[in-house]
Amino acid sequence: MEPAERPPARVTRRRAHTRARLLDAAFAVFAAKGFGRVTIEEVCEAAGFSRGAFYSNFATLDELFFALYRERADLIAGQVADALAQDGPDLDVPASVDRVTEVLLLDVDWLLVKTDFLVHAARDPAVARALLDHRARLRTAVADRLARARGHTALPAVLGDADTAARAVIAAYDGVGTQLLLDRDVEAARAWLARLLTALLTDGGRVPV
Amino acid sequence: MEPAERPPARVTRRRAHTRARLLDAAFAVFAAKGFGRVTIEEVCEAAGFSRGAFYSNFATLDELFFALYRERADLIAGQVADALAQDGPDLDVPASVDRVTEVLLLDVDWLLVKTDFLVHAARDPAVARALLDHRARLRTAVADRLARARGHTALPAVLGDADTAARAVIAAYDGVGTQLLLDRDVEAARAWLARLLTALLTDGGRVPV
DNA sequence: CTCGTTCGATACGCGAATGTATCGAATACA
DNA sequence: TGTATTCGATACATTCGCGTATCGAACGAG
Repeated sequence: MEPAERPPARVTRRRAHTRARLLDAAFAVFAAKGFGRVTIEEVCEAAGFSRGAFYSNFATLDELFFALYRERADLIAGQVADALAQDGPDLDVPASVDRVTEVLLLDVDWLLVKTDFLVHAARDPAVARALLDHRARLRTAVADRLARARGHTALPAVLGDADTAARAVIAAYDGVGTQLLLDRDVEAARAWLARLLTALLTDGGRVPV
Repeated sequence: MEPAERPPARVTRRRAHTRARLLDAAFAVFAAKGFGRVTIEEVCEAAGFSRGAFYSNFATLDELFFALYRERADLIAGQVADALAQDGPDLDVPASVDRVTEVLLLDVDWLLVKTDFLVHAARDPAVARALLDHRARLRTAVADRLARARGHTALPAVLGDADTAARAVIAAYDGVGTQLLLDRDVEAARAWLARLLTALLTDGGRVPV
C-alpha cells in the first residue's frame, strides 16, 4: 500500500507500463476537462485501472500532474533544441521560425494542459520554479541560437541583446498561445506566430506578406 | 429559494448589496486559491453570508464566476478606453504605452482570476465567446487609436495595418502576463511590456534604453 | 519450478460539499 | 404603520470523492 515511499527493493516492470498508461490517460482527461475538474477515479477509468493502481504509483493528483508536466516539457524542450540545431552556423530566420513554430504549436491539448499547469504554478512557488526552469531552458536555447548567429546573419533586432530577443520570442509564443486557446485555430496561430517572430527578429523592414 | 428564475416581481435593495459582497469576496477567494479549488461555502464565508444567500443570487459557482468576470472586464475596458482617449489626435507612443500598461497590469489578482477564466473558457465555447468579445473590444480600441494616428505621427509599424498591430499589442500583453504570473514582479513586467510595445509600434530603430 | 515480494483490485468508512426545504427577519409599498 | 413579499439563515439528506486496509494474482530471482 505504501504510496510511493522507497523505490521497492525487489522489482518493477509492469509498474512502468501502468505508470505510463496512467500518465497518458491523465493527459487526455486533463486536456478534456481541466485539471481542476478531474477526479482520481476518472483518470484511472480512462487508463483502465482501479484506484489501487493510482495510489500505488502516486501519492496525490498533484504529484501525477507534476510528473506529467515534467515528462512532456522535457520532450518539448528536446524537440525545440533539435529544431534550432538543425540549420548551420548562419541563421535563416524564416526557416528557423517555421521549424520551431511547427514543433511548438502542434498540440492544442498540450497547450490546454500547459495552461492548467501555469495556473497551478502561479499559486505554488515550488511548482512555479519548475515551470520557470523549463522556460529558462527554452529561452537560453533560443538566445544561444541568436547569439551564435549574431555576427553571420543580419540580426538587427529591434530589441537589445540576444537574451532580450529570446525573451521576446517566448512572450510572443505565450501571447499567441492565449489566443489559440480561445479560437482553436491552429493554422492561424501558426501563421500569426511566424509573422510576429519575423517582425521581432527582422529589422524594421516590412514583413513579407 | 428559487435560484435566479424571474426577476422577483416585488423588489430588491439589500439584494444588490449582498450580491456585490459575494462578487467581491469571490474575487478575493478565486485569486487566492484558484477557481478550481474554491467551494461555494468558502465564498459565502468570506463574504460573511451563509449558503442561502448564495443560492438566492446564483444558480451555480460558474454563473457567479461569469458575472464576476463580466463586471471586472467591463471596468478594465473602460479604463483602457479612457487611457487611450486621453491624448490628442497625434499619438505619443511612449506616453500612451505608459498610461495603458499602468492600467492593464495594476492588479496581479486580476491577472490570476483572468487566467482562471481563460482556462475555463478554453473548454466552454459559450464562455469563450464572451472572452473573445472582451478581447475584441480592447483590440478595436487599440486599433482605432492607432489608425487615428496613422497620418499624424510616424507609426511605421513593423507589422501591417492598424488591426494587425493591435493584435500584436494584445499578444504582447498576454505574453508578458504569463511571465508575470510566474515571477510576480509587477514592475519588471510593466517595464518589459513597455519595451515590447515600443519595439512593436516603433519603426525598426533601436529601442530607447 | 518454486517462493517471496510487489502490484493492483476490491471493499470499507469517512468527511466534505452540494442542493433543497423551511422559517424568521428585513423591506418596499400602501 | 401595517402587511405582503422577498431575502437570507438554518437544518437536513444525499451524493461524491478520498484514503486505507486487505487480498489474490502477477512477476522476478534463485
